[in-house]
Amino acid sequence: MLSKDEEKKISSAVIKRLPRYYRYLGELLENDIERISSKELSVRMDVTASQIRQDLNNFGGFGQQGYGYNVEYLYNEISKILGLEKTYNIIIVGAGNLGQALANYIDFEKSGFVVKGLFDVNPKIVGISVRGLEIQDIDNMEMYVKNKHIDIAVLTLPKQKAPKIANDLAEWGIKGIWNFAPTDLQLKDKSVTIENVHLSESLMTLSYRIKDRV
Amino acid sequence: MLSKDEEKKISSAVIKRLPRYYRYLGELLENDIERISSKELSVRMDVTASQIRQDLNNFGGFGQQGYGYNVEYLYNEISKILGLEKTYNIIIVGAGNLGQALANYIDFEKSGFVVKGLFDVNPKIVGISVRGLEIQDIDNMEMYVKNKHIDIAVLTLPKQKAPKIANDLAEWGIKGIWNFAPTDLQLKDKSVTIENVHLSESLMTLSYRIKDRV
DNA sequence: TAGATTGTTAATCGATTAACAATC
DNA sequence: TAGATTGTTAATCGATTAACAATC
Repeated sequence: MLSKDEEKKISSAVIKRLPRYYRYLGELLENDIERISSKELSVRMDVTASQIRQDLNNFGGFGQQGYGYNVEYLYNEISKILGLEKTYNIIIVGAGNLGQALANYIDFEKSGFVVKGLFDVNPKIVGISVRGLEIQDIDNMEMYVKNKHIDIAVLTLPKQKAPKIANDLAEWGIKGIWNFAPTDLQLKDKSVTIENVHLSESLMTLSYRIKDRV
Repeated sequence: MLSKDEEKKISSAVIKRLPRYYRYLGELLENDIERISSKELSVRMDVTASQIRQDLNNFGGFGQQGYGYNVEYLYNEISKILGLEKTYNIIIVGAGNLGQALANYIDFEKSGFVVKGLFDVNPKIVGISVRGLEIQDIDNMEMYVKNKHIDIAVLTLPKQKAPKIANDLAEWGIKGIWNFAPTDLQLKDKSVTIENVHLSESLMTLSYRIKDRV
């Protein structure tokens, strides 16, 4: 049986805004600001106060009439909504430049994403140590994923290799894929969640907007 | 005076889909597929045929009744729309792991984005060669940007440093900023276009969707 | 209490989908 | 020509904004 919150389907537009609220609330918290109204926050974030209230009320009534929102409380609630109070075991598949850069990105760990292993096909980089972890041969990956309770795989490998490896990982029990390969993965196992980061596409939307001034 | 196409404001939802069309058309082209109907493409891309036709018709009538779209022609037209027939001079500001990874990402060059320089404040990495370019001290950046016709700056530096450097770059004549720092840049010069890549936020939306299975 | 501000309903706006006449 | 498929208008759907009663 589902609870009230769970049965309501939250639109992805709302979900994508939550991390930004979380970021702004974190900054308020750092500046020792105790409470904030939707109006005040709307000015800082350049969105409407109405949208903020609507968005938050998808998940519950976190505010108080006449007062606004307690910053720390709301921050923690959004953290829970986003699932940041949990720890996620991550592997990075494809330990080239980008894979290593992500492995070194310490901020992820603060939010509970812990890099447990790096894998690559290239024997030349197998054995290299990145942030205290040796890059492993990709042939070790199946056993590793199956034994170590890995939740998320970060795919930073060429697009040709991505589909097969993604399907393998799904079969081995991974829950989510953070995909940096420039392709849309079509998994047999539909229960695996895919989040794409298509850097080239992001850069192309930038060129669209500046092209007439270059 | 503006032409018909220029006065029509294209929604950002449409713009964001263009690079994906472009990618699929590129793949069709590689597979020597000459023509495609909106229906066929809609199946491959998992969108509606109606949306494809609506999106494309924002920019012109690229198809032919009874035939569909010529793949190569449409590919080239979208390339022009996105501004990919131009060349963009890029600098990378913050030459840490992520900055170096992006400098090495050869695919960008194929689309006309040429990395001309890398800059960092850290004297320990100044002088290191990345893809044939020496990392320069950030003090050289002003002169460099002013003289070398730099169009885009990639910001891969800590969020504390990003706002000031972004404003400086804007003053020195940059057209676009590809921002990887986890902050919303508020530039004085509103003519500079900012495209954000907030990796942490992307990862958080993934955790939202898998949290109950972890 | 009076003022402030939420939570929520209603109104508006914009984006997506459906339908079909035009036409290759 | 007949069939296919576009370009485009109209209908629908969903997301955003406005308004305000509830209430702290």
